[in-house]
Amino acid sequence: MVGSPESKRYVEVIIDTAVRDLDRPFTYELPAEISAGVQVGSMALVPFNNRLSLGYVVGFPPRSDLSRIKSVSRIVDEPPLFDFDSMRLCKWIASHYLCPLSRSFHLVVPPGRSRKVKQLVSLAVRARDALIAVAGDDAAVKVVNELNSAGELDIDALKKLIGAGPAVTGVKSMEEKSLVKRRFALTRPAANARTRLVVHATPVASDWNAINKLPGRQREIVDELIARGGVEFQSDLLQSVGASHASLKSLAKKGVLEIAGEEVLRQPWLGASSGGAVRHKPNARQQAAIDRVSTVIEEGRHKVFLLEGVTGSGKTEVYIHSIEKALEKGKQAIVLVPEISLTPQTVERFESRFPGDVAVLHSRLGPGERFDQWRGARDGRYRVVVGARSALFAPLANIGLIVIDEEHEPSYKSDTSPRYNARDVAVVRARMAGAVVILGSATPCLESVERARAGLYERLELPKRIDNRPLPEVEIVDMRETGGAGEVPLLSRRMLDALSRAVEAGDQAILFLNRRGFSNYMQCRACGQIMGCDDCEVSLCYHSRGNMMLCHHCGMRRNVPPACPSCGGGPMKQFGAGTQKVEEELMKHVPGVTCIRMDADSTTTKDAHWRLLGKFRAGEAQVLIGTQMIAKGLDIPSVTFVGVINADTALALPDFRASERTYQLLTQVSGRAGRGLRPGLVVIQTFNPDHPTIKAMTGGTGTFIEAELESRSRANYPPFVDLVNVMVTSPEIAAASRSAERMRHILDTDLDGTGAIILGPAPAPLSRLRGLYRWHILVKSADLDKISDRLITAVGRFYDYSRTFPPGKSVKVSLDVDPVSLL
DNA sequence: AGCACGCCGACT
DNA sequence: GTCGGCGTGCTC
Ligand SMILES: [Zn+2]
Ligand SMILES: [Zn+2]
Repeated sequence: MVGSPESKRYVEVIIDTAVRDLDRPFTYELPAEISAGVQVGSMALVPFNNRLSLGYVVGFPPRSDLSRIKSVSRIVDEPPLFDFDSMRLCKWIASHYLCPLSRSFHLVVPPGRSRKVKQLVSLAVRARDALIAVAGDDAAVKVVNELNSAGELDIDALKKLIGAGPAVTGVKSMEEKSLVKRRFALTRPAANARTRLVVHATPVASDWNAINKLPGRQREIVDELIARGGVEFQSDLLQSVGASHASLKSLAKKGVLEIAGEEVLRQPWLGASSGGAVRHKPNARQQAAIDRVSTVIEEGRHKVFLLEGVTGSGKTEVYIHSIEKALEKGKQAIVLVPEISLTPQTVERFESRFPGDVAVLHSRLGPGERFDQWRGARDGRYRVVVGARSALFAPLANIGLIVIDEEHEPSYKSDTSPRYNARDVAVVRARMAGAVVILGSATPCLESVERARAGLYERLELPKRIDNRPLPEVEIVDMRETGGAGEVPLLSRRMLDALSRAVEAGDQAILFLNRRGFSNYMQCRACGQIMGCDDCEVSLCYHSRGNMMLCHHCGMRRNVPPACPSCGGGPMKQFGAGTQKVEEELMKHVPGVTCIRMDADSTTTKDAHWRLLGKFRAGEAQVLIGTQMIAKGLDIPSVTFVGVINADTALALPDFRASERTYQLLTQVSGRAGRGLRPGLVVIQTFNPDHPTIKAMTGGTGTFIEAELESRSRANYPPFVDLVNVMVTSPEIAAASRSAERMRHILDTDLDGTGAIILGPAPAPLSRLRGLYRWHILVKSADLDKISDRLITAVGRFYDYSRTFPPGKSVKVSLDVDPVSLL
C-alpha cells in the first residue's frame, strides 16, 4: 500500500458496552503506524466521549463524511479475536435475540481474554504540596490522602474508598491544578498462554566424540535427551536424570542443546479412562441413518437431520460415524451435550474413537484450561469439540458437522444475555458454513417436530433399541387408590414389590424423585408459617446436611431456627419428601437393601456426582435414589427397574410446556431401565392417571404429540407463533409493577397494526428472584422479524421515558426471544 | 453507561 | 455572590 498522506484508513468499531443506543458502528481513523495486521475482529482502544473505551473492528469504510473523526489509540492483542464468519453469526444472533452486537461478540471471543479499561490516578506532586494546594477542599484532601497511601489508584477503587461524588469532584479540581495524573490502562486477561522451557538437542549431541568428552552428569543428560527423541521439557528432563540446572546451562553454552520457551496447552484431567475403543457395528437402522448423513456431508451441502431414536437405540454411534465422515472430508465437528451429561464416560466415547483429536469445553475447566482447549481448536490441533452450550462457538475454521444431543434440553437456552438457544444457533452456524446438523433425541421438542413435518428438517428414525432389546414395560400406579382411609404412602405396594423382585434377581434399580415443582419445606406447626427465601418468592428446601435450609434459586442458605420466627412457637416441621425420606421408607419395607442417594445435598462437592454414579455403576449399591440429575445419560446394563415416585408434580406448573417437559423427563427416566440383556420394567406413580401425558407413557406417544401440537396451535403458542417475553424487574415492588404497566402501554402503541398479541403484564410465576421483583409481558407474533425493530424501539422509549419520569429504583426491561422457561 | 455542561436551591 | 445538586445531551 502506498503511504501517501491522503490515503487515510478508517475503521468501524463497535464499542464494548451493553447500552442499546450505542450499539452501532463508530468510525475512527486508523493511524498508519498501527494499521498493520488490523482485521475484522481486532480489538481497538479508542477515544470515546472523553474517555478511552474498548471496541471491536467490524469494517473498513474507504472514506468518511464525518467532520470530527478521532483516531484509534492502539490495537490490543495483535491477532483478531474473531473472524468474518463469526461476525456474521454474531450479527444474526444480535438481530434475532435482540441483544447488542457487542454482547454477542462475547460468545465468540477467546475465553478468559476479555479486558476492561480502567482509569488510574496518582499524585503529580508531593503529597504535602498537594495538601497545601487543596486546603479547604474536603473532597480533594480525601483524594490526596488515599493516593498518598496507595500510590496509584483505580478511579473505581477510589470511589469505593471515599464515595463516588468526592472521588470525581476531588480528582477533577486537582486535575485543573495539575496535581494529579490520570492514565488509562487495561485489566489483565484471566487466561494467558502458558510457556514451558523446552530442551532441544543440536547436531552436536549426536557427535559421539564430543559427548564422550563431557563430564558424567552432563553426558547423562544428553543420553536421556537423545533417548527421549531429542526434545523434552526442561523440568521433566532434569527430574528424570536428577541433574541440576547448572549442568544444563553448561551444555547449552557448549552448543550441545538449546533451551527455548514454548507455548504448551494445558490438558484438563477428565478422570481415568474406563476402557478401550469399543467399535460397535451399526445395525441396519443405524447404518441407514449414517448413510443418509454421510451422503449429505459428502456432497458438502447444508442440511438439518432430526435423529429421533428411542432411549438405548445407539444415537451416539450415528454421531461418531458421521463425525468420521466429516473428518474424512477434511472438516471438523462440534458435539453439544447437556452440561449434566458431560461426564468422563461421555467424553471417553468420543476420545477413544478420535484419540488426541478431541477438545472438551465445560464449566468445570479453569480459565487457563478453557483458553487452551479453545486455542487448540482454533489452531487445528483438535478437530472434534465436545462440550456444553457455549462450545457451539468453538473456533473451528471448516465445520462439517454439528451434533446436538438431547436437542430438546432446556439447558441449551442461555439464561443471560444473549439469550440464545444453541440448538437454533447451531442450525444458523451450519447454514452459513454449509455444514450438516444432527439434532438427536428420543423426545424431540415440538418446534423440531413441526419443522421436520414442514420439510425443513429431514427425519431419521431409530425406533428400536440396539440388539433388538425391548423397550421397558411401563406400569401406571394410581396413587388415589393406594391410601385407603389412611395417609397416601410414599411408595406404593406395587412399586415396592417390583423393586424387590429386581433386586432379588441380582439386578439394580433406580428410584426417581421429581423435584421440579415439588420440594420439601419447613413449616411451623402452630401458625402455618413456611420458611421462605429472603430474596426469592419460594420456600426454602430443608437439607439434612448441616441442618440447613437452602434456596434452590439463588443459593441462599440459612440455619433452621430453633423456634418459629413468626409466632415463636415450637420447632419447625419438615414437609414433603426428600431422597432421605425415600431411603428410610424403602429400608422399612425392603430390609437390607443398599442405596446410594443423589441430590443437591449429596453432590455438593466437585466430583461427587460422578463418584456416586461410578459407585453405583460398579454395583456397590442395589438402588440409586435421585432427582433430576439421574434422568439422563445413565447407561447401566444391570438396571432393570425404574420407579418414578411422583410423576405429575411438574404438570401443574404455569408454563405452556409443562406437559411436554413432563413427557420428556418421564421418557428419559424410563429409558434407564433394561438397557442390558434383561428387559426392564418401569413403575410410575401418579395422581393423574388419565392425564394425556401420563397415558402417553404406556404407548401412543404419537397421539400425545398430535394433541399437544393441536392445543399449541389453538392457544397460539410455539411452534405456531414466535414468542417474546418482555421481562420487567426492579428491587422495588411498586416500581416493578408500575414499570410493567408502563411498558405494556408503550408496546400497545409501538406494536399497533402488526397483528402481535400482547398478554400481561403479570407477575412472573417466580415473582421475586435474587431480590428482584419480576413481571412478564408476553408478545406473540406470526413473524418475529416483522416486530423486532419495534420491540427495540419500545425498550428504548421505555428508558427514555424513565429518565424524565423515573418509575423507581433500578428498573430493567429485557427481552427474551423464544423463551424456554416462563417461570 | 458515563462524562460534561448547565441551570436552580442553600450556603458564605 | 459561589457550591454542588442532578436533569439533559452526546458519544465517531
Ligand atoms: Zn409459627
Ligand atoms: Zn433465593
